[in-house]
Amino acid sequence: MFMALQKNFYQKDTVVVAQALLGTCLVHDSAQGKTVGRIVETEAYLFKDDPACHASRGQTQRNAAMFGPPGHAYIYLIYGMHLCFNVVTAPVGQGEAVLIRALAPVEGIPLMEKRRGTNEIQKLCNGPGKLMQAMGMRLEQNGCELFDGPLTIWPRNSHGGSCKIDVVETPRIGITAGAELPLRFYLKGNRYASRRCRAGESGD
DNA sequence: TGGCAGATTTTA
DNA sequence: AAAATCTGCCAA
Repeated sequence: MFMALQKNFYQKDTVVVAQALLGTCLVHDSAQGKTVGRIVETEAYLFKDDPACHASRGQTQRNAAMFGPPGHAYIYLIYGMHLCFNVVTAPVGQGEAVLIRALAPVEGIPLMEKRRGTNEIQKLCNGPGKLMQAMGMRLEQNGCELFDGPLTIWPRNSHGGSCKIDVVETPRIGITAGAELPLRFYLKGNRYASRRCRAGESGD
């Protein structure tokens, strides 16, 4: 009945994709088992006029996947110890991507708990580094495609979800350069955003 | 070639 | 508040 999101889903404006990804499900079939998480928080990183974007200082071995075809993964190591997962959006040569910042656990929760070393469901995937650990994703998956294979993204109404969502737009967080740009998006009312939302836009 | 800041998380 | 510790950039 459902099928994974295909290439054309990612061939739109990066900000549009960042919002369109909210409510969709990230699925990872690993050797240890299957885990599924609903995307509840994203950030857009743009090629032009965005000093916080890794592509802003040109292509390197580390960020090369960001310059690759849309619908592929850009995974990198941050602070020497944590992984971050991005969905590449712009055409080849134009380094843009959407950072997945938080998931609501949907399936394979016992496996997530084992990988994360905690049984507190709110702390399994409420941060870009945490969700990588919970989902069991690895740096070796950098550059892999998301249409087919062990790592895929499924429509909002898959896995018991709803097509209807409510998006909140805020400045990005955890960065200094370009911090004022309103390129962070999260699902209103979700309990799994990576940080407590400001008064008036509470995630509760 | 060395120092430092970074799209983070955890513990004191 | 500070550590863990990889990558890339910029200054000597």
